[in-house]
Amino acid sequence: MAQKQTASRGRPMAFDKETALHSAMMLFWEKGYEGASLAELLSAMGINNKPSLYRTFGNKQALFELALNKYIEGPASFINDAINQPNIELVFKYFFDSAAKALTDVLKVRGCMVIQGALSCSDEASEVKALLIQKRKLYEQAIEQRIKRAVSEAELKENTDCKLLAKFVSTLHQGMSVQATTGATELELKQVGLLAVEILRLNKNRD
Amino acid sequence: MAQKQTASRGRPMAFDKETALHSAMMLFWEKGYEGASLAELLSAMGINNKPSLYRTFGNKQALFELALNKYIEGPASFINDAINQPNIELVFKYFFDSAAKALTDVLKVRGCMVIQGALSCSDEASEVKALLIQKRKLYEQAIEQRIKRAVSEAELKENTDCKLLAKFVSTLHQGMSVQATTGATELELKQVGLLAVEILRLNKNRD
DNA sequence: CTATTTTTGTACCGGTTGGTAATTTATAGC
DNA sequence: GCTATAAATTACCAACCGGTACAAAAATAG
Repeated sequence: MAQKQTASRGRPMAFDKETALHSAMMLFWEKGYEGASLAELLSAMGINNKPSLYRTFGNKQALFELALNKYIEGPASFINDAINQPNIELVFKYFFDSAAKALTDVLKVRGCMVIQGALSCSDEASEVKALLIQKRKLYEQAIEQRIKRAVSEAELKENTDCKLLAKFVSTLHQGMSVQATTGATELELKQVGLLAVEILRLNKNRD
Repeated sequence: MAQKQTASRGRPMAFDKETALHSAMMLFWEKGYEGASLAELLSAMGINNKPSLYRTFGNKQALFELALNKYIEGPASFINDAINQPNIELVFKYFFDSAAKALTDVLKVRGCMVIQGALSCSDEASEVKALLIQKRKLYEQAIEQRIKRAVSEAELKENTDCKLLAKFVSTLHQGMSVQATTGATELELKQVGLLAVEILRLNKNRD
């Protein structure tokens, strides 16, 4: 019982959908939306022909969006973990530390897909560019909400500019992504993050 | 005397070289190295045919490098102005303020060409990518030298980690460039910069 | 075995990419 | 005028771009 329900009729697929999507994510992550060509994607995904890709994933943009969601739920999931830390100092420390580690992981790709996937691009990529802008705004808002919570829990001063603090944090994170591409090490980025945490302390309530 | 020495024989050029280069800079700045096509460049530069462009500027990569130097000497020259400020607090304030203004100038392009010109790209653009990485390292080193000077002038504590402080400043600046693309305002970026200047104060000697 | 279903492989589409050979046109020197 | 020079113009190149029409192949259902 509960056997492979998708053992439907027709010819079986010659590749694993999730594995292929993972490979697409890695290539988009490395080269961006426009920098990764369909030919390269096919090769990386282990698919021998374009129609298979189009049937399974739609078109290049749809594939990118699927890969992007996979990226957010995978390599970028540390952001949610950070937000769920019990106090605001841990939130910041966890955030910058995990970012530094993720952005410089030698087994993966340097930099962040949400930040660099379509920053400067041709007009054809404007929709993807807009999508990534939206994602960046979303996670900045999530950080802002977490900071607001810290104020309401009297961890931070009542007059804390939560929006500004969230923008500061996400700005530094986005800079760290560029630095990772430039060649910065995990240690360097962690130290930069620690420096930023000092800023937070200035907004703390006295114990 | 001292007339137009370049009034040489042959047919006169139908466009002004410097004006055309400026237009190329603006387009590369907006769309990056790969995002700007030759056809778009020609149109923006007011040149009707490709051979004219190739004879005057070499090829696409050579044109980009010329445009990049023009960008560094033009829109990015505020970095040198910042470094030449008389004391370190002014250096930082001037740097972030001018960056915030330059990155969000409505008359120009959002974001920084050196940062976003070829961040994620195809293999064909790897040389350009490497060139931009080098430029980013250069201006970070220049900031580091300025901070070292401030230490030697007893403005900052003797044990100040100058390399780290320089990386912190350039990281935030690079993040500000991404934020500008995302839609951040000049005011928001200036406030983020002011927040960062607090870090500097922690390294200051007592008066 | 046949019919149906689904994915595969092949071959192709129009358009664009960066780049160039060959020719025409416009100037200056004489 | 003629010649030399240098730029403009036109036409073209092979390679690649994202995307698709069509038919062969491989599975299941009966």
